[in-house]
Amino acid sequence: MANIKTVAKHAGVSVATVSRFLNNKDYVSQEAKAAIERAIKELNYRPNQVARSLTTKQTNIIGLIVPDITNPFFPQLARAVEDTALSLGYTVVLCNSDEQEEKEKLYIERLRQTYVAGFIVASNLISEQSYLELNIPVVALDRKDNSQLPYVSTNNFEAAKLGSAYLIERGATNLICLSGPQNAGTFAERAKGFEAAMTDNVSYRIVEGDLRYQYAFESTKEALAQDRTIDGVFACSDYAALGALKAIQEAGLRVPEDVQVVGYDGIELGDMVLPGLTTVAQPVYGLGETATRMLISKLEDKEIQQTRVVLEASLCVRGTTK
Amino acid sequence: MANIKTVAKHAGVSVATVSRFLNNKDYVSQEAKAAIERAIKELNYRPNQVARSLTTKQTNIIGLIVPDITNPFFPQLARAVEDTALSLGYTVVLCNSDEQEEKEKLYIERLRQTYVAGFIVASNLISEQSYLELNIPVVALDRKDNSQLPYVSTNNFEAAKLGSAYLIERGATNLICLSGPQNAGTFAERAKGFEAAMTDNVSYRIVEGDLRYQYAFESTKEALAQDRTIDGVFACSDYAALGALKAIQEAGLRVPEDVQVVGYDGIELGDMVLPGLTTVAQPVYGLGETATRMLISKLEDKEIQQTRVVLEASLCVRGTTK
DNA sequence: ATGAAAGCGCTAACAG
DNA sequence: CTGTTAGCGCTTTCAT
Repeated sequence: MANIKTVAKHAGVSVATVSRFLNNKDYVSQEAKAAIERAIKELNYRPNQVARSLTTKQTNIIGLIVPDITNPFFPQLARAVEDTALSLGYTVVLCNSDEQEEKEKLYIERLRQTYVAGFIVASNLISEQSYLELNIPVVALDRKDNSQLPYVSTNNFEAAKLGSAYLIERGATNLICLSGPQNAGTFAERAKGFEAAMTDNVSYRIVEGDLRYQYAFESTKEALAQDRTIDGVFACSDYAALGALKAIQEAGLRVPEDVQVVGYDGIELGDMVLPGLTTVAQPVYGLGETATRMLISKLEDKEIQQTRVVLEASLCVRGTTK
Repeated sequence: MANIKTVAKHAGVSVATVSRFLNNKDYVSQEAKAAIERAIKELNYRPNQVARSLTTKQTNIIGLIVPDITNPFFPQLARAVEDTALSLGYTVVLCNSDEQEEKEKLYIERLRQTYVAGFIVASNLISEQSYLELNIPVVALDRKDNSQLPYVSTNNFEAAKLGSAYLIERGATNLICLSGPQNAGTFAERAKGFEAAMTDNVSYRIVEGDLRYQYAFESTKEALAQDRTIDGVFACSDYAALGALKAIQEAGLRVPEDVQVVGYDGIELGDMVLPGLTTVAQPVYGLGETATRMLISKLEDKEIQQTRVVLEASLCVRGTTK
């Protein structure tokens, strides 16, 4: 593989000039440009990113941290991030923390050692403080709203309220809300939205816990075992909603006749099951794209610094509600 | 961040000695070792991977190439690869080619420039030849069996035959097989397995095409529109099976009473839908783990060079068959 | 067993 | 506008 030196020799200029040309810095004469361009083509030269990183202490690598890659929301998100990043000249390293703090920290350290440019964090295991201390640009994605980090998310409270209200509007009178850990994440917001939608004539309960499929399945099963009259479930994620759906159906109850279900996220999978999942749909692609653009703007010191973006989630009615 | 020089000074030795200690090369005296260890701890030193790569032209980065991250099979696979790689000191960069050759090539080139150690390829867009030409270790995963590349996969033909035979055993007499592009991938093998299972008293048809959800949904819909008597579907991927399932149910047919369905892969999702998907289950985690270990063995020039591993897929009966 | 020094490929002063 | 040169942090001869 050719290096900058051979290119310089070939073009009859110095390595500095080639470097300048490569980075669009300072002026390079037209002749020099042409000669360099030709040499590059002839030698099929590609700058060595590693050497570049060593000097600049910078890379064009973005770390994307997700809590659970098997939750279909995240692959969809990852795809949006990847797409956007790739088109802007960045590479994304997908880090699946698997809900383990250790693993997340390991990833961060490893990437740190390779001069990662910045992070997009869609996980909630580690405090903002830790990310702040990294001293590199970080954007929070679908994380809590009061973040000190720049973030992009949806209007969790309002949207969850909307979805929950719909459940009541369609006749549910005894509801549960499947929420995640309240200390972190957007789940607390969503649970609050749920609560705000509750009216005097209904009873409800908020189940806190893990929002992974298996857990949602089990806690729904349990809730149903205690109280067969539950007729409405609002799940703070679609993946959890799918777990609830399975539990309800396994209990011999019909959806939506006996129990209605509303999820949150808007994953494609919601349209693949039967009945289709009614959900509060986030603009998944937009979320990922916006976060990526935001991060890259920061990386490149662009002017526009809108550090808090809230996109609108909207109700998508399908078959799990009447 | 401390560098090797400060560590050397702190320990009262030369940088060469520190480097030797770090890499377990040559002999380093006990005293030197102890001093270096202390210095490293005190300074919280971590070797700079970028500098290391520049010298050695090596990294501990593995590229994992998948064709479609939104097919739930791949996140599960990715997780296995990631897990294994991480525990062995490697980092994996997940490359989602999105079924686009361009994107796959871009990834390869980008990673090439950063001295990627090797690739695990679970996509079928690019010829083996191209990968061979990279001159770095590559392991094919769930790709075709006659690969020149070292590979790990399941016994596609036999397992598919098993699944298809089961359909007939349970009474299906008019079947279709949803297969992928025949020129590549394991899909041809699976389709052959399907065909081999067909008996004289049944009629069948193989539908070639894209195996993505949407396509599977549409081609099943179409097939059903042409012939309502179809009573068995063998899909070469679970994701496709899900699409078929939806199409069948939307056509007002019952599963498994009117139409039985068998998939291939064994993704967790198969157990989340209702009825649960009967499928030919691959040991997904094992597949990913094996491929990763194989690649890393090659990278580290380990002795054992089993270059062709075929794991067993087995029938997992759930609700989409009688 | 250990140190000195060259060099990996590139960028960034600095000098002109 | 361009060239010279000193590093970036590490590994690796080559001596000793």
